[in-house]
Amino acid sequence: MEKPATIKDIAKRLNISLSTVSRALRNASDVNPDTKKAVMALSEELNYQPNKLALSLRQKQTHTIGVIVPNLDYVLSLMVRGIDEVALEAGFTVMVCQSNESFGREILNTRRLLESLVDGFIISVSSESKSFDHFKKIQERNLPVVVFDRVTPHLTAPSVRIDNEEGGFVATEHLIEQGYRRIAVLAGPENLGVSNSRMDGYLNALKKHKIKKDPALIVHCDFNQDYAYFATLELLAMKKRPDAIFTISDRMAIGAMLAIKKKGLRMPEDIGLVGFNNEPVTSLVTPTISSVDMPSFELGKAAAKLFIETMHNKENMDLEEKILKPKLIVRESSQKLPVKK
Amino acid sequence: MEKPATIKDIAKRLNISLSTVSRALRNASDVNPDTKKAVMALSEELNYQPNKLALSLRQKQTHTIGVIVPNLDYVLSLMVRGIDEVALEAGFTVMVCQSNESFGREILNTRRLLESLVDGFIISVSSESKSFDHFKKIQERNLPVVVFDRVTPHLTAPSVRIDNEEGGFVATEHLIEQGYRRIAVLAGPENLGVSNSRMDGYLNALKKHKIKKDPALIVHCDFNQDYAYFATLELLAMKKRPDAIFTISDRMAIGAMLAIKKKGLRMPEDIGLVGFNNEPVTSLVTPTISSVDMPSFELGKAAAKLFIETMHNKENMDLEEKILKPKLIVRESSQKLPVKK
DNA sequence: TTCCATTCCGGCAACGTTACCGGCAACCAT
DNA sequence: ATGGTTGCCGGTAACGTTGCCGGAATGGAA
Repeated sequence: MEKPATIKDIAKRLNISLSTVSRALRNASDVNPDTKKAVMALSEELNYQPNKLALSLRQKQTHTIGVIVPNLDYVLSLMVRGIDEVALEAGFTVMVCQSNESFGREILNTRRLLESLVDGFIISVSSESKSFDHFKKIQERNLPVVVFDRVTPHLTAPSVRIDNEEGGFVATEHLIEQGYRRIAVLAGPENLGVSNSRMDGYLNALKKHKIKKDPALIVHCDFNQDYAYFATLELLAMKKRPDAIFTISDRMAIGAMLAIKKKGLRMPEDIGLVGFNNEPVTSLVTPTISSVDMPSFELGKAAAKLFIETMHNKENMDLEEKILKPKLIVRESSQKLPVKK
Repeated sequence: MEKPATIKDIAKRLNISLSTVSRALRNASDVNPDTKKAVMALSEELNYQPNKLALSLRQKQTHTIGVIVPNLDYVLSLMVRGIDEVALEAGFTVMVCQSNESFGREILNTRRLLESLVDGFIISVSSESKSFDHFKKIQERNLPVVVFDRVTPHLTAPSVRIDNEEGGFVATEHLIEQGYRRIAVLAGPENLGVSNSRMDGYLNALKKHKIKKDPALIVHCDFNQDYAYFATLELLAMKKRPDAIFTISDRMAIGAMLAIKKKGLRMPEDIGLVGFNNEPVTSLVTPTISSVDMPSFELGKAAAKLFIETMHNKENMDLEEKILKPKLIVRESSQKLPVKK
């Protein structure tokens, strides 16, 4: 039971040729039912597993998808699970690489996956990436690429994401409806498309409700809790401080919350707060934080499905763009008015 | 720029043989410096990448490690990053599979990775697994296996973990020192080694401080927040309710916290609470929750290092067992006495 | 000159699999 | 009988790489 059995072993034992065994094992045609039965039986007995390496080498396909994600936080790990689910079903194996939000790492991951001869890529871009040449190299090799969640206009590929603008819009409009007027937004890095779209939604909501946009209330900072904390402290130190904050991620919302608490302000009375992603933590902190929920698992599944589609008709890919709807979850941090029945 | 260049292309262009190119590309010996230079130059120009498939097929090694984890929560995703780090450095690629705490899924993952011809496994076992035959199959194929974090005595393999007993001990002793006497423990499934070790530590602490163990205070329940919530409610409904709870995970600690709040009890005054893992959420909730910290990233790195060692001298693996130390982080939920200076 | 060692290189086989082609029966229709 | 069709099978090459072996050319020593 040392070395795994090969087709050759079966052929030798049955005194037939390699070709016949090969045919018997996959397409029944062109092979006598009896011999086929014999082959099947013996392959069962020897616990034969086709050698994937040889197969891949032969037919130039590894049935492997390279997945590159900036990290594996709550949302992304859910998405990856979604991708995994669908990919497995379709006979693909996925290789997940984390770029750790680093541009250099993303390039390295791309190269490694390319070396591993994956059949294509499903990518969520790092927040640090401003150039996308490394991804273009993939497409030069004519491999299918699907971008998800963190999409970017600089990369022309089918994509799956949520309607970030809508998300920013409903979050902001909700704050307005609750009576907040000086609404600040904590955005991510300026080159991050997701962040900008959510900000566009924010701006649209202001415009719709005829609230003048105040550049001082728009803050770009790094995508993490600490930066958000300090950025919020600065916001709160303004002469005319904001009376609400919309952050484009929950991670940042947490930072904002800590700063608000530090300043001794109350939510939602003194200041309103809405985050994005609906991570479980938002319902655990005090006060609970309103957040825009996104169907992460579904999004992952959709990305994988789109990938498989794209792969099957490489030619006429008309750059499908799938957009899922986000949903605002209202919690204590922004619920100023009594809840209507 | 369509198909990637092969050794054959180089050979043809330089009018030399495949073998010479092959030799020139890797070991300098036995090849004229000039031809070597020429080969190098051309391979650079053609952007030659050796075909990993062919290589693996030839030398029966994929340089790939199969990693199986029950999930990708905060702690495990950190560990996986640690594994990734070291593996990459050593020229390995990792394939991560989630078992979703499901026994069946774990078997499936094992089979798939085996089919992918990985060179070995780094495994953290699912909480649902009671049989380990699927892992034994790996060892029958003579592939190296390293178990990490969630180890089990039923699988003889080198392992890396933290000292769970110690963790349970310090958590419990801390509660005792704070004056708590009726300390309950929320444990995981009965077959989960990690859980049992932490419980052993709990029992040792009780014994050391001459507190009688009360079976009613030892509750096994599923490894998640909701179960912990209900289990805690039951605990709190007892005639002589516990005055402290030690949960073997933060996930469960959160559940317990919610139940305690629901009952209107205060932490740490009415009841103490200590969790395990030191997830970021513990310092975000109110009150902040004491927790046993483990060096997850380091643990992952150690696991990968051990794997590589094991792989290199397959013969005399004397079942190394690496144990890292946990560290209690005291927060509000258990700090009853004033902090000593 | 002869001999041996060294340096460099090419041919062949193999890893496990499948695609393609051709061949040999057997059968049926002409 | 002849020719064509059908059913079944085997041989060979190929995917890209490396290991092994043998051999040619060169150089130096005897």
